[in-house]
Amino acid sequence: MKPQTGDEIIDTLLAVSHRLRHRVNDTLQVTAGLTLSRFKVLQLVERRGPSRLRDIADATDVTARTMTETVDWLEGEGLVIRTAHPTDRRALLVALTDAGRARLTAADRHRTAEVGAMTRHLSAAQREEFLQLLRSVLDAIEGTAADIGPDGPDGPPETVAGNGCS
Amino acid sequence: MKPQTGDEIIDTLLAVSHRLRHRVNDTLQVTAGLTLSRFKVLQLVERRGPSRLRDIADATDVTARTMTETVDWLEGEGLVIRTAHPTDRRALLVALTDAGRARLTAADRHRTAEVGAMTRHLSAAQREEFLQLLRSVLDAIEGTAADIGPDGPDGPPETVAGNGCS
DNA sequence: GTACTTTATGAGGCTACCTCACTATCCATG
DNA sequence: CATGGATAGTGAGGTAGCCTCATAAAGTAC
Repeated sequence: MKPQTGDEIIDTLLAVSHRLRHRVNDTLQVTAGLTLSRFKVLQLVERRGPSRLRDIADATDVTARTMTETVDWLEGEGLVIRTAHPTDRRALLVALTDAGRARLTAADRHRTAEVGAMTRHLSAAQREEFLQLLRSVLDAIEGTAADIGPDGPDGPPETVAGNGCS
Repeated sequence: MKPQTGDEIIDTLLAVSHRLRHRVNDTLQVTAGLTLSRFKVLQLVERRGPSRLRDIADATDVTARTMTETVDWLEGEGLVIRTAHPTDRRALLVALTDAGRARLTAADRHRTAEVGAMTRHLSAAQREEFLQLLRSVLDAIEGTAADIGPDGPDGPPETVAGNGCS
């Protein structure tokens, strides 16, 4: 009876997100004792080399405070080290240790295999199509990011009235 | 130095998930003071009518204990009520209140508008294609759920080789 | 050299999850 | 009926991942 509750695409996308996140997290946990957030930091530092905590935070879309905690954990596990920034004494550089690199490699291999199975049933053309679509949606999300006021980003119909509660 | 660390599709999908979740959460928060988890419960109860807490938990993929908390909150806000199950005295039925229905309606309208903008740039054919792809990926995720051993579910093919570090 | 900004972090909080233990039921089956 | 094994909901307590606010130290600008 309630057909277009939300966009069906969005609902499906949310469902996929939900499962995927779970799955990736489980895989990372089992194979490397990492969570997705922590894994992402290792991945980033590997790609960029020693990085400011601040930059990692920005890149992963969290506050510096949050990144402090993630790095605390990673450092506690011996996967990264904080080193002094050569020129800016306020900053620090987060660098991978050998153990961190090994852990990342292992995690990545498993993640790729396990998770790759999810798209194995698609043809090359379909994968390409899918990737394009995902990219365009990603752009759209980033693009419309600014305004989330009570009126929506670009003036949806005046259907807004009467949400009736505090 | 950015080979296929993970599947590019998966990475993009994860990125989309991340942003989308944020966006939906923000929209729900601003327009209706709801989080995604809480919203989903309202949505479900509206679609199914008064439901056992247990069933809602299963449908949203969390434990009963977690659902108890979510329902606690919703009940505290006056959006749902717990009522006795007519035949099973262990169980309870979670039902929407008028306030809950109103809140859901408002939230849903905004959510649809705001979030629909993300796929507005796609043609009808593209949307359809996208939806099909998402569904097939969703099925694949659910299908391969069981085995997360060190070797992957069914012997990862050659795609695994050469992830390019260490 | 005074004032503004930025980097990282301590303190404290919230949401969304989980497991384990426990009660009250339900359901069989002897 | 009793009695033992599931099942429904919840109390207690914990973790991950976020946040804001306040603060110290260091850069930056005028």
